[in-house]
Amino acid sequence: MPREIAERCDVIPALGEAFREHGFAGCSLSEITRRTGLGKGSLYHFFPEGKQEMAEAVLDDVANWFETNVFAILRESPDPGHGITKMFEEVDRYFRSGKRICLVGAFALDDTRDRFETRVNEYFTAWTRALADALKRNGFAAREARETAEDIVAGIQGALVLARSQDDPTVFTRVLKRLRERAMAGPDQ
Amino acid sequence: MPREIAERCDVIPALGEAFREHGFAGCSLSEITRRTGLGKGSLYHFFPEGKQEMAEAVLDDVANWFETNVFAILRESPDPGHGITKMFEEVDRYFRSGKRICLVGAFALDDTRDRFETRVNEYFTAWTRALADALKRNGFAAREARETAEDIVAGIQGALVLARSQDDPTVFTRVLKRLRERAMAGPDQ
DNA sequence: GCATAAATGTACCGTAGAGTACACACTAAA
DNA sequence: TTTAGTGTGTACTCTACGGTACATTTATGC
Repeated sequence: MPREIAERCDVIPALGEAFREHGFAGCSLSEITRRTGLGKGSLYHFFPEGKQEMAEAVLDDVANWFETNVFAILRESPDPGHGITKMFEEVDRYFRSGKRICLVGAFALDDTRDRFETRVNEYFTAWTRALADALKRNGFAAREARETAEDIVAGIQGALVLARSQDDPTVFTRVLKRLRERAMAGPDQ
Repeated sequence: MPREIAERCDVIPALGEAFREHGFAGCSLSEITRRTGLGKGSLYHFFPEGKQEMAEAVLDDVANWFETNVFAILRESPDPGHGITKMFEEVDRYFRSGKRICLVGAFALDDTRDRFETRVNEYFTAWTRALADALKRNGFAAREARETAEDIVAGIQGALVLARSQDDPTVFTRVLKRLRERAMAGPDQ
């Protein structure tokens, strides 16, 4: 095996941050080599399909993280209120209280979406479904639960846009807090 | 003057759609010549600073449109409720009921933001300020008005992300409807 | 130690990128 | 009818891009 004990999964966080910062189109291979510390040789060894495969790996990693740390808990926690609270905590942590953007959301906006269609689609579908499920088990009617879940996921994404546009992460924190209150207030608020 | 009576302002809509579709980094000059029907000669005649200046012109055009059709009405309409209703109508129209993304929001997410920092910042500042003002005049307390305005602008942006990620414009329509109801319900809801 | 396979660095390829130079076309006013 | 200025097309530069080829290095199981 090699000198630098690099493994494929080791570089995925760095890849993610590179794509976050520059977008898919704007993220050049030279930037990627810089950020990961890996030369083209290693990169194409781990990701034979190049940039496309790198981004797919990052998206899969993101999906996996959310599935484990957010969606599964929303779905399976015996106390749905606890699952919802946990979701807001984890989301706040993941997006660094508004200092980090959502890669999937960013990819969704331009034609990058077409390259990763199913992944982008499934990420948001899974999120809204899992949240709606938890809200329903927490007392919301089916329809209200679906609507509220949609509002909350949209609100989180929009808060990230707003926070970054203003270069003010506190916007995210504020919006997130109010979304949480709405989710926990119960169906009749 | 020239054979084709093209004017600078004529190409701005086409430029906007090109940037929307590909993002700033992903939008090549050859794509721009294709979409506008103008050769490099004409483009650099109208926009000597190149792509940067083209995008600035588009952002200025967007800002101008919103100032005229949304912000001014929010601020100046004698009936603030009418201003708010009008905002939701115009926003729905502008974003083609969810089939079109927000260019400013898209630029905000990656490092494109840095190129257009003040423009991006001011767009959202102006929007939230004007909306908060209308909400306040419509009966919301100052603090509630500010918070609700933030939630609504974020909600709109997030709804655009969600709609495009799902390739389902109706998500946007649904979220927008609920945001409008919240805005019009009054401060005690 | 030696074979094997996993990593790695370097040099290279063709292409497409943004931007420039400039001659030409056209129009309108003098 | 000249002239001046505004568009426009073409050809060009130079750079950076994504990707490939391949020889070389390294670690480990044998």
